[in-house]
Amino acid sequence: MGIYEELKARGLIAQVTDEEQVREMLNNGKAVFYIGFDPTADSLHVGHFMALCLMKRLQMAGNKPIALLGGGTGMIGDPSGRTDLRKVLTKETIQHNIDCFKVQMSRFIDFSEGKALMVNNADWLLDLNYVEFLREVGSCFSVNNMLRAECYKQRMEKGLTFLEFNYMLMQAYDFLRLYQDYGCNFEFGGDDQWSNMLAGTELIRRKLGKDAHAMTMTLLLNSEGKKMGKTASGAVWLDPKKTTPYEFYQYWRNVGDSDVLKCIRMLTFLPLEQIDEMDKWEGAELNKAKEILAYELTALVHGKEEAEKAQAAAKALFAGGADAEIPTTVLHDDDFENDEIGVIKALVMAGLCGSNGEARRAIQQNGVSIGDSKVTDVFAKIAKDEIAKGDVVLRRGKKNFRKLAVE
RNA sequence: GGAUGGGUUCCCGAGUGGCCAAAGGGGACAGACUGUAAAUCUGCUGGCAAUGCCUUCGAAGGUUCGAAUCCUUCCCCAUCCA
Repeated sequence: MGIYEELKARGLIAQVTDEEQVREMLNNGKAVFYIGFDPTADSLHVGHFMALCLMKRLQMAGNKPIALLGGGTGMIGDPSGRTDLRKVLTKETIQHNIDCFKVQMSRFIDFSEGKALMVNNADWLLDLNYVEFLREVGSCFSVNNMLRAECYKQRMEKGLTFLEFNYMLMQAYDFLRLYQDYGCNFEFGGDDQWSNMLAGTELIRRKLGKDAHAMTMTLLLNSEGKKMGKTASGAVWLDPKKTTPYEFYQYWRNVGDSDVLKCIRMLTFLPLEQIDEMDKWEGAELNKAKEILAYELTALVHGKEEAEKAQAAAKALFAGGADAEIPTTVLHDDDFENDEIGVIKALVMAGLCGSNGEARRAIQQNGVSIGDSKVTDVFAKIAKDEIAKGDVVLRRGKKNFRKLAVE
């Protein structure tokens, strides 16, 4: 089975420009491909992770990857598939984000000895001359066509600035430049990038009379059609400082039944035969699949050691084993009053509740416990001695735990 | 540039002088049920030293005993006409 077939079997391929040619190129390691990453935040997230995995898979199959950092396109902001205006980032922020991206990427992809390239489109976009660009590139685009593009549909109702409208040209120009400078003949991206990518292949055809190809990855959606890798408080980040390995593990441990296998297929490197075997599991058995998913992904992103820790912590909390790996909050002497601390205060300090009011409510709703016993009194206190013994585990709801310790 | 309609809490959206920390829905959170799932039902959803006080209805001023609501200026968005 070639790499193309494998990607297809994993459900990763959404759209391709020409299936026959694409298959032939990828399977024979003839593609020099790029994936763009716009530095919109200071850490990569799960969506980027998928792209990086794809890069890795294709690299292993002999194709050459180029990671394109969007130092230039980040100045504009891609409106594709968005309903709201993108916040315009400052140059400093963009640079900072790029630096963060670089570090994280090098952990996944081997850039040594020219096995892969990392380039920044700021290098050519920032110096463009407006009029020249319009004459060279702008003349190749039909506004009528652009307006028909799916990626602008939503924005046609809510409003779209000229700035964002130009994003497509920038991305198309990127592809042209990469084709000329690095022999890049292939672009990958999320499915929401399809219109932009086609704009690139079109531009190359018009300017150079050459064929270039594009392929999009299926967006990872849950059974309700929402993008996965997002929580109420934002994305699931790959940076352990932004999303701890434990939280990361828990995110995947908690995916819905109907999404587990899809996630395993698309995100892990487990062999397909093994996945097909799991596909037969049903009901409570799926819990095991979720454990595998969570473990595999945490290991890929944070390393085996962290994955094991996260798994041990989870088992400890939910199955009552050893509790060595529970995240701990250290309290200091001046947090105590008469060698006691109020449960409400402890909840807030441990980050389990956002405010005293929230903590109070949680207690009133029977959602708080210390160890195995429910806290029923809003004014309950915890003795410093108890905490010093090291076995006070504060718990809010079923899934939020924090061990307390004294400085 | 002109005309019209808008900007309300995490999101959508009601409210057009006091009864408004602001209806309703969604989401989030908690409880019950479960398998750390889904569905369902219940509660809850600005902050605080809490029968009170403070902050919040695009921004700044003003009128008023009292303003999300009225007036002025400004900023922003959509639609139509240029």
